[in-house]
Amino acid sequence: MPFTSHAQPLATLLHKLESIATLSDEERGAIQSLPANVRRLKAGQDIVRDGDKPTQSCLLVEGWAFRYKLIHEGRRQIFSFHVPGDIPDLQSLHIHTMDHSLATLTKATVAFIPHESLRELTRRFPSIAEALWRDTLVDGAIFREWIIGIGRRSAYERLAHLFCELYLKLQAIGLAGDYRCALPMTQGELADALGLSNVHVNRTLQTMRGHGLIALRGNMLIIERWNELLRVAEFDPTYLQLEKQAAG
Amino acid sequence: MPFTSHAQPLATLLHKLESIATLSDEERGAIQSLPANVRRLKAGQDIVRDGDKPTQSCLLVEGWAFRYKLIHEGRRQIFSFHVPGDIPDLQSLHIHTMDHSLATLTKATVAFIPHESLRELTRRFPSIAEALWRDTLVDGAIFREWIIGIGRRSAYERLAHLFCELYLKLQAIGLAGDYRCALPMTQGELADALGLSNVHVNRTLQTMRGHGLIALRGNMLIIERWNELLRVAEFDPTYLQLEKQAAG
DNA sequence: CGGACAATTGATCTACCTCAAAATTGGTGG
DNA sequence: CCACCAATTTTGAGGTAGATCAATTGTCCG
Repeated sequence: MPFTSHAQPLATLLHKLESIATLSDEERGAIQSLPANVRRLKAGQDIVRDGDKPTQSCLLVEGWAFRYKLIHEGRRQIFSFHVPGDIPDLQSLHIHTMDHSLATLTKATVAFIPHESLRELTRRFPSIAEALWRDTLVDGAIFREWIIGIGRRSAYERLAHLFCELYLKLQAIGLAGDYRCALPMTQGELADALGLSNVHVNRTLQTMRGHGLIALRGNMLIIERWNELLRVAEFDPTYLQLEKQAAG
Repeated sequence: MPFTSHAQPLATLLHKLESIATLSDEERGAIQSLPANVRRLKAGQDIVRDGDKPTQSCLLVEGWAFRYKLIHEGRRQIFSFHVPGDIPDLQSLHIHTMDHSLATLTKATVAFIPHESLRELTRRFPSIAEALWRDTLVDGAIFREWIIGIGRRSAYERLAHLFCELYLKLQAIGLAGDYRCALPMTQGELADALGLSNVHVNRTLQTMRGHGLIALRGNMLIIERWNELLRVAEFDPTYLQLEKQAAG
């Protein structure tokens, strides 16, 4: 059963942490007894806004979220897409003012955890602190990869790269397999993530389909030639750090 | 005397941490007694390379450094510029394989600190761990700001934004003032940081000079109209987190 | 003084953008 | 179950910011 326990929202977090670190029984217990305020949200709803000073962080239990910032003339840049197990605004634990916003992409279940409790947890269990720290570092590695894409890759390569990234992230949490996964964002949202216009995303997707690289059915992405997709994206999965690390 | 003690390389780190957190005497002492292997490097020298698995991190004591990654056909993307007090590869403390490279931009003095010692320090002093964690989070915030620039801003705006960022970073460590600071990178390096060609950087700089926004003398950037520069860059310094935070 | 590197200029080209309209899709209420 | 609405996707046409290539000039350092 992949990763979507409503009754036990913190099991989602536990699952994620155990995929990147080894926990003791005591640590497991401490995580599971974190206070969590669970809420169901509609699609397209802001969770935290640019300028806010949150006192809690948000664990994504089910559904998708994304981070973005609005700039002049209604332009928008999307920085990341998030899937269950992520804590997209974990950074607000140590950076008090939000410099961007977080919103749901689909309807979603989220669990709010007070900073106070997280801080207590990380102070009591340094190895949990390190696992969470590490998670924010992977976040940074993904930003770097996006910078490469937007700065130095063509539209075609960028789309291919994003598809590789999302497929592997979803596979890691059991939400993808057999070269297919959900892709719940609009072409306009893809455009704002990749620094393109929606029109050009549309045309580039058509070319990719024409080459038999991928297919799109509704909100489902089907990867028809994985190796070729990796090749054109110049994709190296190292930055995602999906292999479990030895304890620090 | 701004920030460049060779005899006391760790004073550079201490200075940086005290600018973002409040330290106890014991913490100060622990930082100063970290083992540090100091080295002087020439300009343009790799410090850590893509694919390496470092066992130490590098404190920049004097000079500039930058992080980059090479991709196909000799293309390069630069992710960040670093100044004294930075630990550009601190992330390798928790992410074991480098997914990019770090090199000197100018000749530089660096101090290598073993991961082992850093890990011991952060385990013993959670508030130092939090200050360092926070520092890597600011790193991530800067990446996001670069994503916005490359994704959604014009060449002119991007350059303006970078100049604002560098000026404030240098000012914070006492290496800038009176609207002037060092700018030791070539136009080709600016181009690789901003996702542009060197030719276009050149032409855009000429336009900026023509507008009387900035002047360049050798490696010195002179900001002639700061407010106007802020305006065209749409610059909001929040993400740099230069204000000191209350203890967590 | 020489050699290498960096900045600058000119000319041409193209990937991607903008604007605007048409076609398609999916969700919703009756 | 169908009809309708709003949101998306798709198509067309024309424009431009910035790329590429290649040559020239300037500068710094040993």
